[in-house]
Amino acid sequence: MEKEITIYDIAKDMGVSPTTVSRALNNHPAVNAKTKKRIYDAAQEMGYQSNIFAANLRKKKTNNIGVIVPRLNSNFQSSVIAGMEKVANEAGFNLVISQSLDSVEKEIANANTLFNSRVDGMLVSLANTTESIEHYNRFFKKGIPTLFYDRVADHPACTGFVIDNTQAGYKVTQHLIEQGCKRIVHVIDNIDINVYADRLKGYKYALLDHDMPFDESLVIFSNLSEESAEEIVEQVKKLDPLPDALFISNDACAASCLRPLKLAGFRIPEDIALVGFNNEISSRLVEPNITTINYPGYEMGELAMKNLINHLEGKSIGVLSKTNKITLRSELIIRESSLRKKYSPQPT
Amino acid sequence: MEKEITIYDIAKDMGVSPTTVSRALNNHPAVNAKTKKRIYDAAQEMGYQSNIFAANLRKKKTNNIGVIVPRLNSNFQSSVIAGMEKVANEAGFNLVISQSLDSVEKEIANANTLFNSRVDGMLVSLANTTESIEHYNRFFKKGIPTLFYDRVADHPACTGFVIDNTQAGYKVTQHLIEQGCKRIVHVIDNIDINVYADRLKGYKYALLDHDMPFDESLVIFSNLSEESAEEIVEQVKKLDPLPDALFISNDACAASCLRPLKLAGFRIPEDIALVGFNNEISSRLVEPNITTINYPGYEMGELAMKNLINHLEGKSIGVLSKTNKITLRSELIIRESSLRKKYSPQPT
DNA sequence: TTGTATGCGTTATCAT
DNA sequence: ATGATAACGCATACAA
Repeated sequence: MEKEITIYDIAKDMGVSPTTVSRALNNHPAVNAKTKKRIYDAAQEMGYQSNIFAANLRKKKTNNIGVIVPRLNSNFQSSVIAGMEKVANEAGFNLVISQSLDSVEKEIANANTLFNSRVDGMLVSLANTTESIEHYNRFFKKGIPTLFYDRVADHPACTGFVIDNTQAGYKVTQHLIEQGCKRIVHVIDNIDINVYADRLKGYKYALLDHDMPFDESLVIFSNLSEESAEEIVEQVKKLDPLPDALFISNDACAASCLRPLKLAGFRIPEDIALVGFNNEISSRLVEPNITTINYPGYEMGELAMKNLINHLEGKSIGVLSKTNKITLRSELIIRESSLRKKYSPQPT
Repeated sequence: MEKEITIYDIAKDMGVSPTTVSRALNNHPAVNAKTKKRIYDAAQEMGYQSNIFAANLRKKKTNNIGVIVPRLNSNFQSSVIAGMEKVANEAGFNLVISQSLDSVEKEIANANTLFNSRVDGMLVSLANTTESIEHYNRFFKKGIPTLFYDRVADHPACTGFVIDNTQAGYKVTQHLIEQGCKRIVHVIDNIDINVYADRLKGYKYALLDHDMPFDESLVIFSNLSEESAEEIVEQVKKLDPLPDALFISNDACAASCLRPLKLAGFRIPEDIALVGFNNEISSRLVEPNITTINYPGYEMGELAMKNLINHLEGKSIGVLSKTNKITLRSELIIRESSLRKKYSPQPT
């Protein structure tokens, strides 16, 4: 490892002070334009590389933003991260990413690692088992902006980016009711997570508003994985009377249910209408296409990152500090899997 | 912002030297166990947080590993990254991730950013338009281990993790030939990328070995996106005579072709057999299920990261330094979309 | 086993 | 517009 060039070397070479070199390289206004140019060229020629360690030490900043997601290999999450990366990259920030794999312990460990590595800000989507967010207190106390998205906690310090899951749940349920469905099964993950709790709320509200009873046995809990599809269908088959709609909180899982449903003799949507969530590619691939909620993951990532960076750059006094929740628009996308009016002629 | 606790504060408090504190906190063997414990407890109590800036400055290490991928919101890439994160996390390294969006310019910019942020090592999958890898020379020269995966370059300094794409292409083509296919269309992205060039090579070899002619008009170029499916099918329809097999280098794209193919009147696999690549969920969702190559992305991420970290920790002298390519096993997964023998009785 | 002294390379403060 | 100096907090060579 050869000796690295420092601003001292450049300074000596050019007969100026290290201070001037530092300023020139940082494009400080109070440096003569010509001097600046000369220094810049010399640095280039000498192969100077700014020592970010020393700069960080002085500035107490890393230009790194920590991200904690439940899982990286999820359609939704990778879209979000892609959106974040775009914005961060353009603003000169790096993304330090870790996944909790839906384990609180891992989430805590990751939060501590990121805290110790001194990220300038945090973007978090909680693990599905995380109940307390006290492991983020260190960030709050130290004034490190920490924003949550999608899976957020109900906490005054927790500014979050979400879609209106209650509204989405309501829209889906209402749509199914309008299609003549009477017994609508709702499949969700852990009820402690805001997204599922809210969708269930919307589901209940819609039933209420249409004078339909809420039947607890129609709420099925599942981790919503591709693999759990078979089990969900098994449970559905046991319901008596059989349901006439399935509202599953995840497209990949909904799409995976299609085959076992067909094998069990259900026609979609005639016997059972099917609705997913997220507008993933899987909802568009299968036949029939699956009705879903468009969940703007990429945009959510962009927006969350934009806000975080504005905050870091002091441009947003008052915007986030007073805001507790920022809600993105989502929309119901109606496809074949739930369109019964067209397909099922009234049985006289 | 309060004053932070340093090892000096602890040292003063406990009547020992900062050196001892530093050693104790780093679990240095030459420190009395009791002293160590006392120091550790005191640090805990005083709310000491190691200043990683200063440590980095001294050690010239960041514990960060840079990752450049073509796109984050890709099924395959997010699996790879998930595998990397798991291994890195366990070994105490952070992942700094950026995406090139398949643009050379962005890839170069990202490489420079990561270089300047002094990552300890690099893991790269090239953009589909990247021809030269000279923007990684700075890493090579400085001895920063830089490994490539999936999309690698043919360069002596470029150690890469790949599957045997030639073999995979061969296996698929051979399988299709065995199923009685005579005119096999192969759809790939940029031929300058090793993965596609190699698959095409395998395709050609298989034809050769079975005394079948190579017809250039049967190779279709596409970005393999979901959206490009319609266009691919359009091109297929124009072929004369019509092909009897489609080997598409990406599952999501292959799955997306299914509907337009059916709409055009093709039965799968009777009229046209269909094969994808990657074993993504989409290949399992559609009907018929799509024959594909299992591409172990998660394992590739794990393996690449393991090797990189071994290298960083000096455990692998000679393993990687002398290796230019590490090949992972992949396998043909035969599903309904290409099984013609069962379905198409011989037309006497 | 512990301590002393020094350097890592930058940026902020204050002065000129 | 430029410079001198100090400080950031740690880890290590060397000394004891």
